[in-house]
Amino acid sequence: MSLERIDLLDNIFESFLQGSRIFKNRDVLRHDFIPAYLPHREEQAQRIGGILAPVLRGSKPSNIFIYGKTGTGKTAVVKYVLDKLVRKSREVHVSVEVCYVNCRIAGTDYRVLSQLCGSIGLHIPFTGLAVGEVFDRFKEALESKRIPLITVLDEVDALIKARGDAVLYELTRINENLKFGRVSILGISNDLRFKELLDPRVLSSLSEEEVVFRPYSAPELRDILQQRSKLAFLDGALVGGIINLCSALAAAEHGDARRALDLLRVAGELAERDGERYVKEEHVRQAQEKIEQDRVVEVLNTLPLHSKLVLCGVYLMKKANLNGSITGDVFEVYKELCDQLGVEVLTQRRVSGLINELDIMGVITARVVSFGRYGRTKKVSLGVSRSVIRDVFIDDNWVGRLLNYAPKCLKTKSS
DNA sequence: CGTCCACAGGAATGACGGGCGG
DNA sequence: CCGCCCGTCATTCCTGTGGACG
Repeated sequence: MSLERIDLLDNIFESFLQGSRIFKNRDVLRHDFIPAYLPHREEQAQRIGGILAPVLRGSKPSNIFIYGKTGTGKTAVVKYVLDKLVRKSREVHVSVEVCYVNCRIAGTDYRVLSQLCGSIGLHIPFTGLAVGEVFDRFKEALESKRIPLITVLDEVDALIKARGDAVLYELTRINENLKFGRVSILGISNDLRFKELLDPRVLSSLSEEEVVFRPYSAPELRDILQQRSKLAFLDGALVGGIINLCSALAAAEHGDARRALDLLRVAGELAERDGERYVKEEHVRQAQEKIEQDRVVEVLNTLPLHSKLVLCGVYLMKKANLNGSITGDVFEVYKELCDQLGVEVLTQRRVSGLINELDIMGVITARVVSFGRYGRTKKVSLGVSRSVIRDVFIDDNWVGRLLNYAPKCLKTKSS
């Protein structure tokens, strides 16, 4: 792992060639860019550094558990510290291996393990082996290499929620079976309630040390943006107030630095597109909308057919002034839509699951309500504007033609 | 205060396409 | 090429439940 070093001069030339009047180097605003200094995270960096330091003298550092919401700098700080650690270890000729895995992106136990194996130079086939087998190979390789390994499991909560804590359990126990290898685990979680899902044994082992990342406050975000904008924008392209606005907007949204940086970058891009010399407030407002819209469009486009049909059902119900419909009704409409397309109908259980997935993606809102005597169900309503859905679905070969369909089952009732 | 609706949502299981070792 | 295991998506069966109604 290494910090991304970007050739600043090269970027200036590049921007000049492209005639940008706004950006010096927009890559600095990307959230995977790690600056040389992380404002307002000195404390966390020092703590993590301090906990990991013993590895330089050959002993196993404690496992660390790190929490904090998205965009609070967890990943950046960890990468930053590990980068320094690796450099130092080379300096003093101590071997340390570091492996960073994003569990949400890896997705499964198997792929997490295979990445861990890869980091110690052990090639594991993409698929085809039993998880236990991979684990044995991993242990064997660790034993023979005798190098301490620091594993970072980013977004580990996503893995546990989807797969259970079996892998984590095995990993925490791994040192007991090894004579020479030493493995430290650094778990990063976005979800504060995540601890409750863990086996107490795993929890106590994993959180020998805990580090909490609080959300950034508006002034802190401002400092971050200030620092980056010096590298990212040409002089004079940012008038005062823009940074304040971006940090205020992002602070309102859980103090998410990622969001703040996105806002600033997109606002800059919009200003650039307008041929302006500097970013205006309205660009930031537009950026706010554009980010959200792009996200939704992306989500809608990649939805599988049946999810689209369910969503289309909710869309039609809203169109018929039946917003806040319940699971059973959505299912009825969905069945009709399947019928129209000659597609097989999924079970209500499955559709209920799809509704939850759509809810998590933020395209609809579904919350459980109880009508007492008249049952307990989910109230479902559209979470995005109808026009966005229409714009995306109209081009869809399957769903497009359903946008004007009037479901029969809606005619018999009214809201 | 118990009943009972209309589901929620967990668990077990299966079908399927894909990839690997042998 | 076979047999095995993978992950994904779905079905089936199931137990659980908030609260208005009686």
